[in-house]
Amino acid sequence: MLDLKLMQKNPEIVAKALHARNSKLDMGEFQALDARRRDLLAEVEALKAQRNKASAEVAALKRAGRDASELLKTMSAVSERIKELDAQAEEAKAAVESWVMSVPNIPDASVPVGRDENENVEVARWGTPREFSFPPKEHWEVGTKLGGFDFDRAGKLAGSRFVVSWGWAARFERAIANYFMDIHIAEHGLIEVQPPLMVNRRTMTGTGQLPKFEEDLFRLEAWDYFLIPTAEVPLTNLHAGEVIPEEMLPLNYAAMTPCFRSEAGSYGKDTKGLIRQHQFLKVEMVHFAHPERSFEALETMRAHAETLLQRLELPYRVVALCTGDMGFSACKTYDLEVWLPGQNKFREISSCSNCGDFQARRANIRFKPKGGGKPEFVHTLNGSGLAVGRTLVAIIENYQQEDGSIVVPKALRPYMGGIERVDAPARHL
RNA sequence: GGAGAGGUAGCGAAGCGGCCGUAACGCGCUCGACUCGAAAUCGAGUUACCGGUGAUGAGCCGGUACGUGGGUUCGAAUCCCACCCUCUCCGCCA
Repeated sequence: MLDLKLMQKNPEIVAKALHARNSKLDMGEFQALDARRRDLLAEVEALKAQRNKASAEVAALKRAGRDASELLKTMSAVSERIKELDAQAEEAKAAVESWVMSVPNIPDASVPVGRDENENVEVARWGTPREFSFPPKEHWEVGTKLGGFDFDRAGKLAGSRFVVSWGWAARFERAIANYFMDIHIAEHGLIEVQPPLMVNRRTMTGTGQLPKFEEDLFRLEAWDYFLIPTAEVPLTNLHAGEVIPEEMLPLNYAAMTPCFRSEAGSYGKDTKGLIRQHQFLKVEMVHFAHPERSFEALETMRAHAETLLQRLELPYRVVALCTGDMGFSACKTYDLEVWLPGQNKFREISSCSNCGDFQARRANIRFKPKGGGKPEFVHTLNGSGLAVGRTLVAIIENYQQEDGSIVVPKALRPYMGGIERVDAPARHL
């Protein structure tokens, strides 16, 4: 959510940002809604002032033992009118609010201006893609042949965009997740969290998934709970409504959770394999920063994510998302894209964003300055470190051998019982 | 699922139709006095948000907020209804 004052006093700044993001929202619409809200408020507040004054008079008359029935009669009518106007004012306020809630964050000045993902800017590249002496296969082919993935049975159990992984594949995923978490905790100093995987509407609104993107979420109808699409949601909302002492900043969390996404609107995209699933494991980092240090923190977070790919020796590149491709809540985002030889392209494996005070304002997350003074909004950041399923995809495609086996990256061997290679099918029907 | 208790400022807690919401009282926090310094003590200050007017400041004027939403009333923290959350006991359960 943007600052209401900013939208009122500097509509041109917001209009410019909306344009850069390809938004269809029109600031004129906001100004009309806001003007109506203020007019109604002024009117009803004047009446309420009158009522308050009269109430005091009634009390005084009664105490003096005198008759107040004349005043009561006129005030009854005023109260009636207040009730009507209050309802209208409430409606006008809700209209402004829902408009404001659908406005995306303003991109930072350093973000490249562009229409879509084709105008993202590559800012770094690491590693050299391996030379293959055979045509590299896609991960689902290698993985299924080795008996690790079963898309047919997943279809039976649930439907499309699910997978059953078993044997080495299931263990691989667990190894990757544990490896990442151990590094975050021991080396990056993050605090491990196991949050609820279902959250309420308010929580989804705090981080910006609602009200605009409900169709992307799985919702439990009987409970009005939502399955989290990323641990960013519960972690960022951990401190919703709180005032954090400045000494406590920055706060640094990491969680390894399943994530659930409806993938509505992606029909026909990535229909094969693990790339786009309804359910996937992801390690997420969330950082609460002092406003002056959030952009430094974004670089640190990006480095935390990069180190994981480097240790697994997976080639990747870093792109700065352009204004048209950035997520709703972000003011600056880096994507890490890992090299997939089977698909012969880079695919997103991490997204690290600084959300500035956008989420903090929605979720009301503030800090108390050291020297005293009013609480201010913190800045929130989130980044994948990393998407576990896609990491497995990258390992399979990069480490596949001509005979169909997969070499286990050195760093992961201690987490895989010391084995150096996956070459035998999992034992199952 | 059953029974009970509770939700008021940063925390604890009083109030139970108008004299109590810049909200008693206590703690905390800020400033000051005392002190070589500290503790103790004493004194003063300390809610947020919205609208109007200022300069997106200060100040002033008005409004709102006692878990949330409704209702009764000229007037609700206080009375009525529904819901949410927390705690205790019982039942069930990994």
